Amino acid sequence: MQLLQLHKALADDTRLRCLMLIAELGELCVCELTSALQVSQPKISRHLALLRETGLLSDCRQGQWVFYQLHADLPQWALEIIRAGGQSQPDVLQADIKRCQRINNCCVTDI
Amino acid sequence: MQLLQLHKALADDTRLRCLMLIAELGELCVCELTSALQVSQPKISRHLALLRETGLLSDCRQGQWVFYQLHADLPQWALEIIRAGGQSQPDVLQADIKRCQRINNCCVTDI
DNA sequence: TTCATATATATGATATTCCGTATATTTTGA
DNA sequence: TCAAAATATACGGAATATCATATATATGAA
Repeated sequence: MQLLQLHKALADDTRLRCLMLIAELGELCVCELTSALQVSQPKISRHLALLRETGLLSDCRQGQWVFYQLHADLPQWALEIIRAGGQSQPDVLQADIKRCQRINNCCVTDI
Repeated sequence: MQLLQLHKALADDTRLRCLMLIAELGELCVCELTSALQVSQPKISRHLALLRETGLLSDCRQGQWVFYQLHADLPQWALEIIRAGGQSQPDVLQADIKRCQRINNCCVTDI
C-alpha cells in the first residue's frame, strides 16, 4: 500500500463514502452500500473491487452476500488518514448512515 | 476545503511530493521544488496552482520568487492527513529533501 | 434442475486528467 | 529601456477514469 495509491483510491466520491461508511460501521455488504449511497449495484461493485485491489478493503462471502471491511493489515498511517477524514464531514457521513439501516434491507444477518 | 477535493489534489505523484516536501521543510519556491523533484518548471507551476486553488497551499511573492507554504487556515483533519502521510514513505521524502538543498540553487534567501 | 437474489465483470462511449511545448508575465539589474 | 531569470498560462494530444447498460457468475430455495 502506497500513499499515492491510497489518495487515488479515495479521490472518488463513491469510493470515499463507501470507505468512510465501512470505517464507521464495520462490515457492510454490497446491497447495504447500494441503499446507503443510492447508486447502482454495478457501480458500487466496481468501486469496491478497486478498494479491495488497492488493499484498503477485504471481502468475505457469507452465503449470497459479500461483506466488505477495512483490511486487517492496514498500516497505522493509513488508519490515521481514514480516521481524520471521518471527522471532516460528519453530516455527510451521518446521512449515509441513516440510509444504511439494515431494517427493510435484504441481508439482516444478526441481532 | 472538502475531503474529496483533498484526496483528488493528492492523487498525483508530483503534487503529493510537493506537498510532503513543503509540509516537512516549510516554505519553498518553485525553483527549489523543480530541482528537488527533477521535473519541468511548467509542470511544477501547474500542480502548485492546483494545490493553491484547492486551498492546501498559499503563495507569497518575494521579489522574483514565489514561495509556497501550507495554507494557514487548514482544518485540523487536513493537517492530520498530511502528517500521517509523511510517515508512510520516509525514504522518498528524504531523497527529495536531499535534492532540495538551497546550496547551488537560485534563491538563497536567508542563512 | 430451475428460478430468484446478490454480486461481479465486460464493453463502448464520455469525461477528466496530465503532459510537452510554446508563450506570456513579472521582477531585477544593467 | 533592455535583457535575463523566475514563474504562470494556453493549447492540443495522449492517457486515464468513470459511467450506463448488458451480461455473467454464484448461492440458496423450491
